Amino acid sequence: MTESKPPIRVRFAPSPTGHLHVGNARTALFNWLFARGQKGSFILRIEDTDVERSQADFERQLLEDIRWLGLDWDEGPDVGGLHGPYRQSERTDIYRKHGMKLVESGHAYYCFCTPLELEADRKTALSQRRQPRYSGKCRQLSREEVSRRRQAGEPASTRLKIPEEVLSFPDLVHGLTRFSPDAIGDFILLRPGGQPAYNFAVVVDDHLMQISHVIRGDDHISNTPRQVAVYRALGWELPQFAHLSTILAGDRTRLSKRHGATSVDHFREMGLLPEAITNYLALLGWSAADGVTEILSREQLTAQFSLAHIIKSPAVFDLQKLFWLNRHYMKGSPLERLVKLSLPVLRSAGYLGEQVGKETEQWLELVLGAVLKNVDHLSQLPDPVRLIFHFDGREAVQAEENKDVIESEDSRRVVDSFCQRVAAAGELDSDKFRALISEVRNETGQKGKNLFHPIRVALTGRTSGPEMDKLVPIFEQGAKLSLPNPVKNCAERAREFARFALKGAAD
RNA sequence: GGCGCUAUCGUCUAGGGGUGAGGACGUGAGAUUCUCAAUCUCAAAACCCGGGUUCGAUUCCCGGUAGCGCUGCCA
Repeated sequence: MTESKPPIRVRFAPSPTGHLHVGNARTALFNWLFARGQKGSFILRIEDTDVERSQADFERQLLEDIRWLGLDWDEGPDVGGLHGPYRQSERTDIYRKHGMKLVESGHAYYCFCTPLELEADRKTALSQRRQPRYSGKCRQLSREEVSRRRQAGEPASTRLKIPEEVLSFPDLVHGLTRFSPDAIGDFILLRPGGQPAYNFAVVVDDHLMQISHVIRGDDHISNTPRQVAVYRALGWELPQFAHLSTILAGDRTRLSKRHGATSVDHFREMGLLPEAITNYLALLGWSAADGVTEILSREQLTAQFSLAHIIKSPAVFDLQKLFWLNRHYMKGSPLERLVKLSLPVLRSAGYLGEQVGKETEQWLELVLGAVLKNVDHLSQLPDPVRLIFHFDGREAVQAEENKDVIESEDSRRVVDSFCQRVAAAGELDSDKFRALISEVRNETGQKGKNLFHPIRVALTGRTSGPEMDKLVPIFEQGAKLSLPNPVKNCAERAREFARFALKGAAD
């Protein structure tokens, strides 16, 4: 007699209070990887019981961020499913029903204490250095009194009776975790309005949605005994728990906005690739079985992911390592895709207009091919690309860093020879450029650095940049496009530079 | 304050009663290249502290310390 295992079902249950932060993104990813690797289901549930803080627009942003990361869900608020609705705000009746059941079975009771009273109790407890927990005042109320006060319309919340027994649960990453009930007060299940409190809603939902594994942040560890109490009161079986460590910032405090870019949408705006982000996030608290491999595709990740290799200690978020992975994935990415992704950045830098034609996109592939290895992410593009769109012969000649090129006899001869030839050459391509260079070499006797450096300065105004034979076709073809910042071709550049350089030399 | 979680190079991590404590990011040096970058090679860099168990602990146990979390009619 083989007992068939219940299907793997996991969920990601964010509150719609803003964009997806890296901590949550990592939780979502681990759930997703586990589901996909185990041929299970990944469920998205929106925890919007706090009506004041939840907004429809935030939910939209959240879904967008998760989807952009490449995580898809099998059941959720937008796609539906057998265990819906998937928004807690639409499940109030369900919570109310289970709350009533608990009151009837004697596991819960109505509490008439006002927030003001409770706050006062809390304060005195704190001032007496006592544990601030609910006194259980309303536990003793007689049936009659309760129904009388309820009928009089007095607002009542519903509280769970915490039993006098150790509340423990096995955790897949932390092992058996136990809590003494002394530290836990009778907490609120339902607010007077009937809206559920978090610790109640999660349990009801996770059970009804048949969640097999609850994988979430370890900030929920201390909440788990409360939830265990709810499971017991309802006579439900516990799911498997796996609590993931926190992601910290470099100063070892919880990662937050003040630490800079920490949300998925921000990373998207920076032009980071989603596969770089998921790869990086996977490395935070998890490692491949061989302990060595760090670059893992989405497929490798799902195939290799295992809860057994999750680490317990918190991890510090390291942007540098994310950038390293991003550079890696940019290198392996088709230029066509990267061009599309960099359009907004180049546009807002003023280098592109609203309409970008096919030829321009093809030309941009050349541009990216030349400068990509100089950037961590796409939004750094405007800087290395500047020398393509901006060239001013006077500035180039006057620039301090170019002084030695202007002043040295040898390099002036190179510039001179080169500029004359360019003027006569017509349109250049890499081959023609190389041929021209070797003519200059023969004429001036300069080679290597002494040959290329003056030419680089003459054509770009800079002492460093991408390889010249990549740059030349970019200049030439770029000049034929109509762009907000017209690109000057080699002949124009050389002419401008020569004019100012010669003038300076005449003195 | 109480309770809980955590502790290996600067950072992410592997490992585990006897190891030259492995890898990666970053850093430094060198090689290559027309420059920068990229690339390649090499190097420096760690078991939080104190007790216990043990022939032997970085590893197991206890305590301390530090960080983080919970202690809400937030989630």
